[in-house]
Amino acid sequence: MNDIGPVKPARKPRADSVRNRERVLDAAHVVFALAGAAGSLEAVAREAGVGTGTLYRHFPTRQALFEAVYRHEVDQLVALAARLDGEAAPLDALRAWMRANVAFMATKKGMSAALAVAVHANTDLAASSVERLGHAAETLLRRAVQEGVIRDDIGAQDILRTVVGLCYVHDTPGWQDGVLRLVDVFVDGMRLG
Amino acid sequence: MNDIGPVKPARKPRADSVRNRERVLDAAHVVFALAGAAGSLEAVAREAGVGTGTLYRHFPTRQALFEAVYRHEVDQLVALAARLDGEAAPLDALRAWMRANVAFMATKKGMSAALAVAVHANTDLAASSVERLGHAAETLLRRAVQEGVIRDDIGAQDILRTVVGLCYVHDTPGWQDGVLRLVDVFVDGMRLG
DNA sequence: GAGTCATACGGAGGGAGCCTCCGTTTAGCA
DNA sequence: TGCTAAACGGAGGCTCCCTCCGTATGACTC
Repeated sequence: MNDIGPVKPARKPRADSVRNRERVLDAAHVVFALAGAAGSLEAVAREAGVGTGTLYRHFPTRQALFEAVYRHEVDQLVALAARLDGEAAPLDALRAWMRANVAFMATKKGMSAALAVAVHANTDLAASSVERLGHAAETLLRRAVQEGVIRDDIGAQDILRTVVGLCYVHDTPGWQDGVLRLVDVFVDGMRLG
Repeated sequence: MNDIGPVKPARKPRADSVRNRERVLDAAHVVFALAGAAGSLEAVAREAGVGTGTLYRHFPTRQALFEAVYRHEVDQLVALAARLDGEAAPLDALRAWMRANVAFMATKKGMSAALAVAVHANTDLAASSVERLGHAAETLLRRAVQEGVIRDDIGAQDILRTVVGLCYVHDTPGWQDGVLRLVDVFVDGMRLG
């Protein structure tokens, strides 16, 4: 059979390519949050200041772009957890992170249909996201428990389930504020002393 | 303020208008079942043998068309129940009706996203559909119970829940046959003697 | 730091769908 | 049989999708 040949030295990816990919991702976040899953890809390219060709080279299908945006945002939530863990008091960190999760859910609302498709089409994506978010929550939780500021019978999955659950009813305008209040109540409820 | 004036005698709706509305509905059923919720409205008009203007006059938005199709199909299920009630043996009637429900769900699968939106956007639609389908199921159930061919501790909502539930997992090709078999099993399970 | 070339870029362009508008047709009524 | 409100169809203007290809540029070499 064919030999694949000597392994190429693999040149570094071009800087503009990396930059554009990032830009498109940010633009897609904005456009989809605003216009829902049907937001036009041309609008995304425009917002990113990039040609449509470039957009399609990076993300050949709408689906691919959805998934990348989703993954990207999960990344950001995970990173946020790490940052908060180092910077804020345990309880504040947990609260802030949960609030960020509400915002995350909010941007997903408009595109819930598309997300459902994405999640159905790519179970790995869903599973790994839940796992990674679980780890992030775990970190914040453990510190708060160790420092004795919250009760110790709440798990990471409980945190996620709470956020998702609280966001479930979302058809009224201004629902986000309401949910943020509920998150605060929940966090207060976990507090000891 | 303005007087609305004498009440108009309200002329009879034009026959072609009524006919075209029906045609568009049928065509939409076909197109959406085939191409999913994103099926083109031009294709619907073509299939119906009607100009796009006509389509839009009857259904100003895609959403309106979705809802009308949905309502129309619920009508047909309700009518089917009435027909079966008069024509078939109680158990056969129930079985046939449940099977028809599976087919109904099947055409909804491709457009589940759109349906989710439609149902979310129009709670009345969802509520009244469930109620009407419940009545239909009730009729068939009661007769079967009265004639003593099935157990009497299953309610109309149980029937609906069963059909919907069985259809929940649907990502494999050929799922419909599998579900129909399960429906048969379920009906057999209700049987007395 | 100049040259080479793989890689990425932009956007024109063809095709399709969305929706509106308006001249034409037609069905109900007198 | 004529009148007219109501409905029809489809052209046209717009947006969006996606591909293709000539041009530009960043990474590497010497």
